[in-house]
Order: sequence, then structure tokens, then C-alpha cells
Amino acid sequence: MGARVRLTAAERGEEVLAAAVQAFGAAGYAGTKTDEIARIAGVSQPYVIRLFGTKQQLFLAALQSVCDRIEQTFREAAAEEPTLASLGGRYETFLAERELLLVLLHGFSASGEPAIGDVVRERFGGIYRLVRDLTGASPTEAREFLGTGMLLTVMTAMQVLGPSAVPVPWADEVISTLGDPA
Amino acid sequence: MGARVRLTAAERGEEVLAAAVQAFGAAGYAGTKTDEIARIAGVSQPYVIRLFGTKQQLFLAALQSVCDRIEQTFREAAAEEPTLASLGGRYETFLAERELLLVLLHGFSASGEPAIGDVVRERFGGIYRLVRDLTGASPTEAREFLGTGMLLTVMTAMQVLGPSAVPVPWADEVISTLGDPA
DNA sequence: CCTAGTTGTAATTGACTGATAACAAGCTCT
DNA sequence: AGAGCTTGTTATCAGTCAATTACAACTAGG
Repeated sequence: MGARVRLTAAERGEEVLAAAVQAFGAAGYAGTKTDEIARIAGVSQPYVIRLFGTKQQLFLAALQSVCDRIEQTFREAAAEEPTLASLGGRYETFLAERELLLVLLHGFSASGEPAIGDVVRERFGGIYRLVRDLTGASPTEAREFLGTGMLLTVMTAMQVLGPSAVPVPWADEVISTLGDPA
Repeated sequence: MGARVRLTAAERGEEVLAAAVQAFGAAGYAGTKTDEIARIAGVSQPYVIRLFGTKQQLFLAALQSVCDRIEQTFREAAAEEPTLASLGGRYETFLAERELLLVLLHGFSASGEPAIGDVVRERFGGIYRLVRDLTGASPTEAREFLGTGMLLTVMTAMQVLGPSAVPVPWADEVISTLGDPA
């Protein structure tokens, strides 16, 4: 515990939120302990709870945060070129920041909790609409796009994508198709 | 309790496994209590543990079971007509038996546990290969097919599909595209 | 029928974990 | 300087949950 710096609650909250995204991304909602989040953030476990009220509220905050970032990423891509191919190119960003898609996936998995399900439905619907609005894609095109995105997401979760991936031949085969026409 | 019947360990194990598929499908690996599985199966919690050793081994058994059933469903479809469209028609089966896809999804989410990740990679790779072998689909076609499948899976998880679905407009729009060409 | 194996439960435990309470240390403003 | 608010911790609790143990009930084979 070296030179602990005092931050405002808002600043510390940001740090804890970042730690929460990491931890929830790795182990899911039920599988993550607030203690682990506290360890990553470098604060005590009770302080994590005080900053966000409950573990569930912290998860919801993490979920909102990653959805914001996903949408922002898509907006940036569309600003360069408003096509599905352009947005699709950003999946490299998501592979580099695995937590984004993983927290979203764990949100799907935890949709049994009503409060989480509500947010998940709202935000995923928003992403679907955003993709269509930004690119002018048809429903069918948007479905194909998000389907591929979900496939890459679950492949990220099962650790066959990215730098520390477990090598499996079929994953390479799938990746090699990504540029291909739908 | 009532007229408790004595079964062989193998028979009771089947019942417990079915209960486990239901429970894990609803709440995920970490989120499910062995006690809940026992309640559904109508046996005591310690007996659930004794039949399968550990909660993790029970989850793995449930995962293997649903993967077997998914593969069997695809094989049946291919026997009728060996095309992707034919296999795709079986997603209605999966929407009726939500637990199948949900347990698989929760397997993805729990891939952080090494023992679970190993099985998930193995089985999902097997399904990918099976789809290609049964239909002669190209890697790109198989990717599109599984991508759509994963999208439907996460939509099932977030409860926007199926009979007891929360109605959201975008879900209907996605569903309406399912017959469309890729 | 009776003994040996099998099926099943009740009781319990020990570790874990989210949350609360009480308190300590710092900052700010007058 | 010191009162009052903010930041943060330590200590602790109450509930949960997978797993173990010991035991009870049943069944089949000789």
C-alpha cells in the first residue's frame, strides 16, 4: 500500500468501474466477487459496495459502460465510412479490448435477473437500431452483421480468438471467412 | 414425501441430469445452486453431489448432454434434406427446448474455468465440423449459419424469443429476416 | 430370512461473500 | 485552527452453498 492517493468519489468510481468491467468480463456476473474487483481497483471491498450500492448495480453500470463504448466505436467507424464493412472492421478493436464484448455476453447470460434483462434488451436493441441507422443496412443485413458479431463474441469467450488464444483449427477457418461476402 | 420410488443410480442420474439442464439453462453455471437442481429432480442436495461428484462435473455432464442433442437434431434434419436451410429449420426445435442453446451459451460464459473451456471448445468445434460435413457448406456459409444461430441463442437468453417472450419490436424484425438469403 | 450391497436422507460443516457499522484520516472553507 | 463533509479502512456479520459424514431404508441373492 504505497503512496495511496485520495481521489474524488467520481474519479475512484471510474477506476472501480474499469476494474469491474475487467472482472465481470472474465468471470461473469455471478462468478465475480466484489472482493476481486476491489483488489484490481486497489481499494477495499466495502468501498466498492459503498460506491455503487450493490453488486448488481455495479454490474449494470459496467454493462451500460461497455454498451456506450461499443456504440461509440460504431459511430466513429461510420463517421469514416457509413458501411457495414467499416463497422465490421472495428471488431479488431473489440478483440483488443476483450472485456467489452464479454461483459455484454455475460449480460445476456444474466438476463434471468429481471433488472439485468431489462437493460440488456434495451441496449442490444439500441445497438441493432444504431447499426441500421448508421449504415442504412436492411434488417437482413443487420441480422447477418450482428450474427457474425455474436459468433465472434462467443469465440472470444471460449478463448479461441485473440493473442492468448488456445489454438484450434476451426477457429482459424472461421476467421479466414470474415472478409467474404455474405 | 409422497410415494417415493426407488430407482437405479443410472435412472435417477438421468432425472438429475435433466433437472440440471433446466436449472443451468436458466441461471448459468455459477448462478445455479445444486440445491435448486435437487429440488427440481425431487431428491436431496447431497445425493445430487454424490451422483456426479462435484457441481462442475454435473455441469460438464449437462453440457455434453445438450451438445449430443444438438448434434442429433442436426443429423435428423440432414437425413431429411442435407442443406443448411434444413438444419436452420430446426431452430424451431431449439426455441421449444430453450435449455439446449442456453446451457451451451452458459458454457461459453463459463469457459474461464479451464475444464469447462476445454469441453466447450471441443464440442463447439465438433458442431461446426458437423454442420459442414452434413451439408457440404463452405466455411463462409457455415460461419453465417452459426452466426445466425448464436444471435438467436443470445436473443433466447435475453427472453425476446419464444412463447414467454418480452415483446420488443426489433426482435420481430430480426425474426422476419430468417428466411431471407444470406 | 438375513446379509451384503445399493439407494437415499438428515445433519452438519467450513469456506465464502455481499453487505453493514464503526471508525480513522484528509480536505475545505471560514 | 477547527467544524463539517468526503474519502477510505478494519472489523464483522448474517446468510449461502458445495461438500462430507453418518445413518436409515430398501432390495436381491443365497
